[in-house]
Amino acid sequence: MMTTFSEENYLKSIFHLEKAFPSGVGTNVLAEEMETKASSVTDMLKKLSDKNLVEYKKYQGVKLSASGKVSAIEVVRKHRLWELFLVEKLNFGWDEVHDIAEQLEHIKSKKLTYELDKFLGFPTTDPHGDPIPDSEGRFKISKRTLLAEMNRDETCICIGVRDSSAEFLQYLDRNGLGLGTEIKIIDKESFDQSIYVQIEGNEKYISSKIANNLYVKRKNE
Amino acid sequence: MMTTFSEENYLKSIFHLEKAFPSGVGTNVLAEEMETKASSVTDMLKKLSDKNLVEYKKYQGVKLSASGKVSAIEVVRKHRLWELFLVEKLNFGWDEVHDIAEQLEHIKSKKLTYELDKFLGFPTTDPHGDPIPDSEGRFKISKRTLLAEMNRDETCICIGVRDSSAEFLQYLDRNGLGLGTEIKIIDKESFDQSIYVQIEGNEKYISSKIANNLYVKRKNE
DNA sequence: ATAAATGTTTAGATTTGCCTAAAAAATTAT
DNA sequence: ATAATTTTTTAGGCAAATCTAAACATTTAT
Repeated sequence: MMTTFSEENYLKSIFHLEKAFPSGVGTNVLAEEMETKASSVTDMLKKLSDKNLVEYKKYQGVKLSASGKVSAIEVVRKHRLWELFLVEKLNFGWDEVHDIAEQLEHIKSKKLTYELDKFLGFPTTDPHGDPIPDSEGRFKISKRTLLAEMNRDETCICIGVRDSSAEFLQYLDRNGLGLGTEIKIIDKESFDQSIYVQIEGNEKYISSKIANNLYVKRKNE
Repeated sequence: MMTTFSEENYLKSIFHLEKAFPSGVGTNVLAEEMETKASSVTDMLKKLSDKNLVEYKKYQGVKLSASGKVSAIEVVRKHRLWELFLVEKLNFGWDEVHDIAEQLEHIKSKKLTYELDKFLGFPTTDPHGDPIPDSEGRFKISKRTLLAEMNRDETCICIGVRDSSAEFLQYLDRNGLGLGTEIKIIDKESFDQSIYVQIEGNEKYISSKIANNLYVKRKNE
């Protein structure tokens, strides 16, 4: 059965929110994420439930069904492949690709998705460090450490962002931070959780807010 | 103002039909092209007229306004760029790209269109030999000769198709015909307008129907 | 345990794009 | 010139996706 753009967007949002709400995603939370009203969400959940894409009982929150999860992952796969395409092949910055990928993720063509994947060399991560599901929907959920969790004198490498808003990404660009950047923790200020780091020779101050939105891996791990 | 997918499709159809109906495209003709009903067309024409995208007077047929033409050409540009992308970069056959390009042509991003154009080397023709408008909407309207108009002993080169249905394109594939193929007219049968041709050394019979859907240019012209 | 607050659903409208059936205008044929 | 035919428009409805306002459930606090 054919899914509409709107249905796909709901499935994708439920997919993302299920990580934080494994027992069921609430109507208000979903409304917030979808930038719509709770009543609209209820309407749509009935529709998705009728199509067996979600498990929904009144007042109980919603979960993806098996087939709903397949659809959601397919959309996420397309979104991330297109983001990578835009960055790798069309000179886009990582802060510019989200809105366009939101459109491209709804293009329906199995062959297109497969050929795009092949064209990009069957990549496993997108420009923000998020995993790209393969054609079977499989992907790595690597345990990611926040920069904020690192200790003094440790060295790590930036592998992803938790917040992928253009504002945050542009902040990172301005401060020489990107995927693969090596960061050495010089000192941590316990009062406000800010940290001093060394990035490519330069010492930088990083606020707690930033450190809590950057994923890193320990060097030599 | 933002155009919807449906509006864009109407504009594109009107654009194409204006060649055959320069004095105004009729409601029924447009309904046929759009695979919808005449009453739906009337509804949409009112909407497009309110947005000043078409010039429409009841019972008089419709024409694109200046801004409607800009929008229509933009959609055609995107359609043809995406078709070329699919063929050149993603291993699609020329018979497989239409439906996907129908989806991709509605993606809204000036930068994407420009970067795609650049990525493809600012091409001027799509996989079916149709001109690709540049970023200013300019394109060549080359006078194209039909194979059926060629005479005995003349040699020509296939430069486009009038019918770009998958069925016709697959027929051409099966018979070794593609853009750039050299065709020498051996003989013409006046009774049914069929022709005998030589294609890469092999003699082939070509029906009037085929010959009337293949654009060629005379060799050395 | 009951009241207050929060979260969720229902009821009724709206907009977009489409439909059928019927009316009106334009064209064609006699 | 008028009748028949074709084309186009209008009127009224429907489904998708949204909204506001009001009702209903559930949870939290006293």
